[in-house]
Amino acid sequence: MLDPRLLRESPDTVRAAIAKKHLDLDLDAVLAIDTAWRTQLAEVEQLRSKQKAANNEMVALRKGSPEFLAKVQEMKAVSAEVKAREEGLKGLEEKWQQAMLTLPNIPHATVPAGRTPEDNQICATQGDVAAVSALAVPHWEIPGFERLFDFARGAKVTGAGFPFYVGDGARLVRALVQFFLHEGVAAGYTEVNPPILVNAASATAVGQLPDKEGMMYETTPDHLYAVPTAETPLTNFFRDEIVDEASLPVCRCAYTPCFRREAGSYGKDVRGLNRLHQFDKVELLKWVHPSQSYAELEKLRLDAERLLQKLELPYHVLLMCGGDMGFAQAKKDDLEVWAAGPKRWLEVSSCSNFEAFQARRAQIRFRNTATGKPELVHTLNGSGLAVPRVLAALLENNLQADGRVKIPAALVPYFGKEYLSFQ
RNA sequence: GGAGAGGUGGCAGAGUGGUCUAUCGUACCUGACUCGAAAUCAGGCGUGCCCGCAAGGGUACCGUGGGUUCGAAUCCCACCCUCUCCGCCA
Repeated sequence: MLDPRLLRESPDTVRAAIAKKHLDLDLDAVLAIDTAWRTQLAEVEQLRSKQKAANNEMVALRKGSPEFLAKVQEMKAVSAEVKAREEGLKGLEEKWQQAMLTLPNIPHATVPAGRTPEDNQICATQGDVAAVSALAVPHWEIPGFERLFDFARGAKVTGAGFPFYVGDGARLVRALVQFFLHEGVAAGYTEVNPPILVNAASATAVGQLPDKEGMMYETTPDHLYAVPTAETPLTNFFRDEIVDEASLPVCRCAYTPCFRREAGSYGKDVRGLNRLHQFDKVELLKWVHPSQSYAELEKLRLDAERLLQKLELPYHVLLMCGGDMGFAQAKKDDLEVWAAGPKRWLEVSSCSNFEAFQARRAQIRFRNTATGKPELVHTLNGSGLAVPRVLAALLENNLQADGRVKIPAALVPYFGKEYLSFQ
């Protein structure tokens, strides 16, 4: 959520943000709702003030005296009016809330203009894409693939997009998760193992509810939600709290399975391990002092990049343009790994600075020791990394002539051997 | 799952219909005393929202949401959470 004061004092800033993100929304309507709400609020508060004053007078009167009874009669009318107007105020407040939630975060000045993925800026490319492409095929076409990644049985047991990982497949998933967590801890993130079901309040605080995209699985009868990312429980860790300024930045990493319904995305890149309903991911998350958030974003992205470097996978970094960066982010860098089989780039990490946008909605603050007042923290997060797409890239880029897959040196201690076998 | 107890500010803990603008304590901040500190004394000390250039004013918040009433921390209803005991369970 945006700062309502920004909307009132500098509506043109908000207008420019809406344009840069290529959103279609009527800011004047939002401004009108804001004015109406504030007017109504002032009226109700004035009436309540009247009630309070009368109450103090009545305390001094003898109960049951004519003056007292007259006052009761008088206040009955005021009470009825307060009740009626409060109803209207409540309606306006809900409209105000909803209107405010439609306003996107303001993109940072360094975010390039643009509408589509083609307008994203390629900042850096690491590794030799041509070198790995020679004998590569899409990973789902590698002989023996379905022995290690059993989609058919997953579909029988659960549904499409819920594969079984078997033998070296399962072993590689475990190795990657372990590797990512160890590297995260080494980079200064505290490891957390969070709940993977969250309540509606948590899902709402990070903007996943109301469920516009059909993203989450909901459980019955308790109405808990399977997390689409560890960001959900992790960000909520400090919800409605005031953290110590001296403790910032707080850096944490967490492994969770992630559950996504992906309603409406059928037919788009669904082959193999590219898009699953359940997958494993290690998430990196930071709560930082507002003055440090862009420096911390750089560090966060470098922490994620280092993982790809150690895995010797070619990748590039994209600075997302205004139209492609998402609603809540102020700045977003994507890491895409080279998939040698289909010869395309796969997103394996999105490193984002939300500034105070998430923190305002989740009410995560720190006490500014200089002013003594609470202020919103800035929140950042990024994958470090998503397992299946990294796994797919490893299979395709490292496939040997004998049908085995060479495990990168950094991963061998976790995997326990130098080659993965489809036998 | 069953029975009982409870949820009040950073912590602790009073308040059972009307000066509650929430007592007292503690922690914390400032000042006095002191060479300095401790102890002691004096003062200050929650969060959100609205109005205001500001000083300041107003209003809300006692687990959450409803209700009763001229008036609710206090009474009624529903829900959530915590603790104790019993049952079940890896």
